[in-house]
Amino acid sequence: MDGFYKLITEKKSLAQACEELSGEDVVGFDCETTELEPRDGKLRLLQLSGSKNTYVIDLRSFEGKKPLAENRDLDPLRKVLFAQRPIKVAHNAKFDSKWVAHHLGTDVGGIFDTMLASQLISAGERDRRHGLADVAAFFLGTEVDKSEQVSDWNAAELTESQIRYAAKDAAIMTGLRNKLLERLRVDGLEQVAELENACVMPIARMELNGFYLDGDSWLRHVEQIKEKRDEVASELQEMLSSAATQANLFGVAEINLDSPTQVSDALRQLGVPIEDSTSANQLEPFANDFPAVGKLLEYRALAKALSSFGENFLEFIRKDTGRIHSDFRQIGAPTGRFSSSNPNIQQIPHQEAYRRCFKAPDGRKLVIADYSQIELRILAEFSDDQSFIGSFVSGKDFHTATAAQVFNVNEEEVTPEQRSFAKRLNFGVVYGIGASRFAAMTGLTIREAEDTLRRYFTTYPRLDEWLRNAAKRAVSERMSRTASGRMMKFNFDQDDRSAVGAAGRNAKNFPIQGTSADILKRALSILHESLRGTSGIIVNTVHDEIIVECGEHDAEDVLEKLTASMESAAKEFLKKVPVKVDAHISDDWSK
DNA sequence: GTGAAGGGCCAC
DNA sequence: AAACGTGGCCCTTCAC
Repeated sequence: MDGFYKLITEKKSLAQACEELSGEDVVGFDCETTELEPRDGKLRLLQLSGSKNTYVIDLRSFEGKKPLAENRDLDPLRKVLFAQRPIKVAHNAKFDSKWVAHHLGTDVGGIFDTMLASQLISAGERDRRHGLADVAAFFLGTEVDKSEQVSDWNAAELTESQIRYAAKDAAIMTGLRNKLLERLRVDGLEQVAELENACVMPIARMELNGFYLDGDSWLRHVEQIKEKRDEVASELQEMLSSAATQANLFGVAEINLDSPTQVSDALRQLGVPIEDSTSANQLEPFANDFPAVGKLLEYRALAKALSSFGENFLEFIRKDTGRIHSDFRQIGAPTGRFSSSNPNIQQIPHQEAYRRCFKAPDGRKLVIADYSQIELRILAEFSDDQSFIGSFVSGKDFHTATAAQVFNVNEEEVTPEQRSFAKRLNFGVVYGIGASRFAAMTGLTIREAEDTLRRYFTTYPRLDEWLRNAAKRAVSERMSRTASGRMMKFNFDQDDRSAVGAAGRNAKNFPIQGTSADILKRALSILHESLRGTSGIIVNTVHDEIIVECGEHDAEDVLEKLTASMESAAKEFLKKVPVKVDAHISDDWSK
């Protein structure tokens, strides 16, 4: 096995290798780096493995006065990487693509990501792992030794073992892809795999780009919240401890306001009839009768604001870019939605005070676009309910149009209360809401809530039918799909009624939420190509929203391209229901 | 001291 | 009788 690879350290053999590789259909692709963040370290090795040879390129020997990105000797390599062919097979290709993008200055074209393929095949099974070693063991039945992964890739002379490890990782990729392709084909997952693979580079770039955050504005806001929090905390402390002292001979005990157990004890002393939980929706009904409850809710909101979105948030701003570079997991949820962490940029509070701190730097603009009611449009498409679809075609305001139909009045006669009911119904159905929950949410009695739900589903009979069917199929087929073919398996105990119920609600929601994710991902990959040649860079995406930063001079052009990308992506999946994208140019994220 | 579990709450 | 879907983060509590 020794010497199965070729180590490349100079221009001429690199050119020859790339010449050979450019004739391949598929190559394995991997990188070894000295750090995890491209801006923090060096890209040491880049491995490409074709049908004839496995090449290990030592980029240290191409370093000079100029950065690697400007070294023309690497042009042949850039060409192979950028091209759609050969296909580059990598595990967690986002990682390698970020390093190549940052250090070599090129996108990677024609990506096949074995990690994403494995995630698609496992279809939401939570206990499956998707590291390279796990995936290779599962699909190839071979052991992969990862012990050199964390070795010193900075050393002047790499050991034979290190280079062999690097070569091996790339060399197994094409065989692994073959196994995965077979399973993707059998499971009907080829289209969604293509969609995911095309999204890797846009996301890699988005993470490198980062989202500009004005730290000073953020800090000023945090200071205000702090003052309020301290004020509210002492008031609340007073209210709660006056009750505690009566029961406590040893004097006033400070209550830990962040401890649900201590807080619920204190509230009980005050006579608040708490049941099992002190969560906001449980406490809300008592806020009028017990001032301490209202005060507690006020305190919680401020405390949450300071813990999750306080000073510590500023530590995520990179000193060298002034920007936030969150991690995005491309298949963060089984539905195909992204998840985001360090920090989670998808859960920034909606209040203007926070959102306005996310800005375009001087001389630039943000172009912000989101889909209007995308999940309800998807439900309309799936159910083919003509009245429901009609609300999108005719109505100026969707919830008003729904209210008019459900309560059988003209749109002009719809009361604010009716519209509010309609809105909550529309959102609720997507999650498989039941009467009791709807009652709790609206203050209706169970009977009234049942009536209202019945009314809604009588207005939209096909919608009701589709949702019931979705739940039924989850039980019989134990599987559900989105429009792109993305799959979710259901595993539950047939005799456990609540588990069957949960699976049913899941089956109602999965195709809707998942198709929405399909559409967004298509939009991102179309957009990424469409923005070439403009000043636009994608800086964030939140489920049905995409944010692009660009120069003032071509903001209008970018807005047009963003809108067009999102619309055409949605139209690939929605044939009967119109698509609506709202887009605008702004200086910050608040507007 | 560390880490898992659970409560609570932010987003869509 | 009932639990309305998908995430991540912070804090407390409790076990090792």
